[in-house]
Amino acid sequence: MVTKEKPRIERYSPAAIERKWRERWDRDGLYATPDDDPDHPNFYFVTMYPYPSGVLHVGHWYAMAPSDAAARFTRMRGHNVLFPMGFDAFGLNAENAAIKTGVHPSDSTEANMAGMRRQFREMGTMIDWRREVVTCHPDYYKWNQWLFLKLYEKGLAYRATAPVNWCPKDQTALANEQVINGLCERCDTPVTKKDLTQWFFRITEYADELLGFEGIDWPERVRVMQTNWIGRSEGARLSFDVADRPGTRIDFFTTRPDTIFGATFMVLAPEHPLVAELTAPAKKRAVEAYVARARAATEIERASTERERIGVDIGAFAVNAFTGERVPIWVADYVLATYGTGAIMGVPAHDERDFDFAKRHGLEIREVVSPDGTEHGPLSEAYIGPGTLVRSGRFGGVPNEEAKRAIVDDAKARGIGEPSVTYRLRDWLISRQRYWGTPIPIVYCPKDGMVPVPEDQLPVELPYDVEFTPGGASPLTKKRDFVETTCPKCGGPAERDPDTMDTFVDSAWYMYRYPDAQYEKAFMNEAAARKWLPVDQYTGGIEHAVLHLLYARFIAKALADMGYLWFREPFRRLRNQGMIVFKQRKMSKSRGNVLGPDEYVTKYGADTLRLFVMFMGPWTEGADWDDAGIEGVYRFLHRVWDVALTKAADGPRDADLDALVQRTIGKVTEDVGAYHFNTAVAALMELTRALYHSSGPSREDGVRALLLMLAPLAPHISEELWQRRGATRSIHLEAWPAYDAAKAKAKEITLVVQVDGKVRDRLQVPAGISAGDAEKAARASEKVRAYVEGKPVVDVRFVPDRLVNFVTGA
RNA sequence: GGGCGAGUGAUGGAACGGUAGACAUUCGAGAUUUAGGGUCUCGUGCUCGCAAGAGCGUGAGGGUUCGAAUCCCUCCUCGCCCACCA
Repeated sequence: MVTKEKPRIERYSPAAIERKWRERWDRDGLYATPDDDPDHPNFYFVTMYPYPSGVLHVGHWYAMAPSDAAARFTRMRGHNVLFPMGFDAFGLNAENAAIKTGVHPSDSTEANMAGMRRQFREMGTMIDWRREVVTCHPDYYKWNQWLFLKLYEKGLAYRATAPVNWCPKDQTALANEQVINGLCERCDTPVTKKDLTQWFFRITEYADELLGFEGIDWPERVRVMQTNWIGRSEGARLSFDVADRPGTRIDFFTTRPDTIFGATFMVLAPEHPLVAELTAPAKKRAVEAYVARARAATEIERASTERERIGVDIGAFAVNAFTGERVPIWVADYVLATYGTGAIMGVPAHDERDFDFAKRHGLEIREVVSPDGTEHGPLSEAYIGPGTLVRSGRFGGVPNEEAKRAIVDDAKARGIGEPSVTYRLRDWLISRQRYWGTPIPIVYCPKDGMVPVPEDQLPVELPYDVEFTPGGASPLTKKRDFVETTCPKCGGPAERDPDTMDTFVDSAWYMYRYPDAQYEKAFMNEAAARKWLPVDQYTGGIEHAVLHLLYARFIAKALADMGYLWFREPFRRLRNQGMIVFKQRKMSKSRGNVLGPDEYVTKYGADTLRLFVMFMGPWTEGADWDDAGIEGVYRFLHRVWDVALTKAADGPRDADLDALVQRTIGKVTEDVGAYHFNTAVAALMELTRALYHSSGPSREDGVRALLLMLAPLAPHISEELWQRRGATRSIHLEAWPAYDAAKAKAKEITLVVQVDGKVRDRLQVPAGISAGDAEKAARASEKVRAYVEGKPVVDVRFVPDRLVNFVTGA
């Protein structure tokens, strides 16, 4: 019933209310979460902190606003929710910008953070800013250095010379995880290999444990990605002697020891140390030229499967320990220095790559596993399936799976091998030859060698006044008064490590810091942290599935083993939003395609933009940014405004409306809890429309429920309306409306009547109608009768409160 | 090449094996308002029809089922992740 003479009400104007409420909430300390709340159990809700690239873009809103809504929802559901925020403030972007603009990274970062804090506030989040973490401040990165030293003590941080991923544009080494399709994760430049002495974190130590996800609620997608990334392979590590060089062996890893009788050559990676040692004088020039070329190639070129598989014979031989034959040793870049031992046995008959290589270079292809157990002539392609061993000495006739074990047993008995597991995962390279990061707390002394900086001398502060143009070595190398120091052990002259740490080290533990960001005496305040950790709910982008999320798990396990943590998984529950794509690309400042929120906020208000990013589609799936439709959400809030402020006429209760309100509560509770924000908003839209056309006490109760459900999603307007309607305390202190399933039942339902599965009529009948009554009502339908007439009804299907289906024998 | 996911109106998207297209956008018609800002109602998958109505319809083809967008098989397309990992 629409009231004819509606009193004119003031219209909804977000600009007039949003700032006011944010200031009031701040003043009242509404989001200053206490560590203890006697009535509400603690819940630690963290969303990935941003990189302070300049300004927030709508991609940030897409990530943060729904997370904030979920955190607010959790709070209304009875928890004392800590929802903190910080900045991942070190990193290449600021430094690269500084090279261009001349503004010091520290200054630009501080300015960017100030701007982004303002924008976060405009979003109307429940962030507890008292606990902010900023990783580029010495009181934070001091503990990065502490973490490094602890890992070093434990043997989990080590220095090694290895061929590493090198970005020629950013002039720094990169971790494996930071090479995306052969391109630098930051700047999309093709990555090359370079031999460098670098610091690594021994993440491979935890490879097996990282494969287990017991007790944590993580999306299948992420678990699969991490599992694939870790890439566990079972096989054997074996060795062949080098011919004519007693005592020299080549170790190699294989998953197919059963094919060892077919190993007709060996291949070493270009970086393998034995290449130089074993190359025959006559082959030296060719081999050196090949190795040089392989090293200069980018990762993309090297990894291309289209590339012809070529290599060079080094003029040396190994002895196949099973056939006793001399097999030639080759060097080829299809063998990777960083996987297994950097050497393989070439079994062309049963490996596609080896097959191609043998074909190209005229090497023998010898079938040793046969699908039918008989020997065949020349193979036209590698056979990688199961079969029985042939041409394999005393193992002939043995099924190949069985032969795997038997051959490894034999090798073990002869002292030339054993079962082994290899991982695709590499140790985490954390040295960066760049300025804007945490200095590595190590000193090199001519007398004492590598000396860790003692804990009481931390932090090793990053000097401000540095010429930070990159040049292949860390800019800090040129800062002599930084590098030149005294040895903590002997007091003599010594030099500091000039490199800085990967910023993923910073983000691997920042969530331990929030519970008390001011605490400086330990890497975290354990008393406070114990009240919150581990993180109950973590949200963030799917793009971190194998970067940040893997590192954070590793660091948690390492810290737990050192006795600093009482849990081994940092994030109990993980939910990822999909990628927000703008102009066909991921939205990112460094990629130059960002769209700011400010215009939308000015025009429609923060509540509209919040709701809009939630309404766009399923949050976990991501979306292409398109603002078509934001008007619809804006209109919705206008309707809410009008409905909430229009006095309802008196009247009786409306059972249908009461039921709808309850059903909406049920649906929204479920949807928001499951991060299905789009359908939650849709349900609220439906409810609002129904309320618009109603009156009486049911309407009043409905409006109340509507505002409460809207509160986590659109915090400003719901607060304004709540208090305009007479409340004296914040809606954000209220409890989520309770769902009453009994009241949610409509008294009338639409009964669908089908004949042979086709809908022929829809009848309004009382809810809970019996099968018999439903059939009777259905048979009475004119429309149905026309379809059933003259046909034998062989079956009648009844689905309570849903449908009746007549199955005819025709 | 391998793994995972997805294909639904003009568009974003809804739909425990049971009313396909909720909720929006768009477009059209009308109401309210001095106007603007807003709000409300109706219509808006395709075909035939003035209409009532009928038929068709969830990438293609097949299957299971009383009943399939949903489950199974084959194929096609797109997205993401991995990719010379021995």
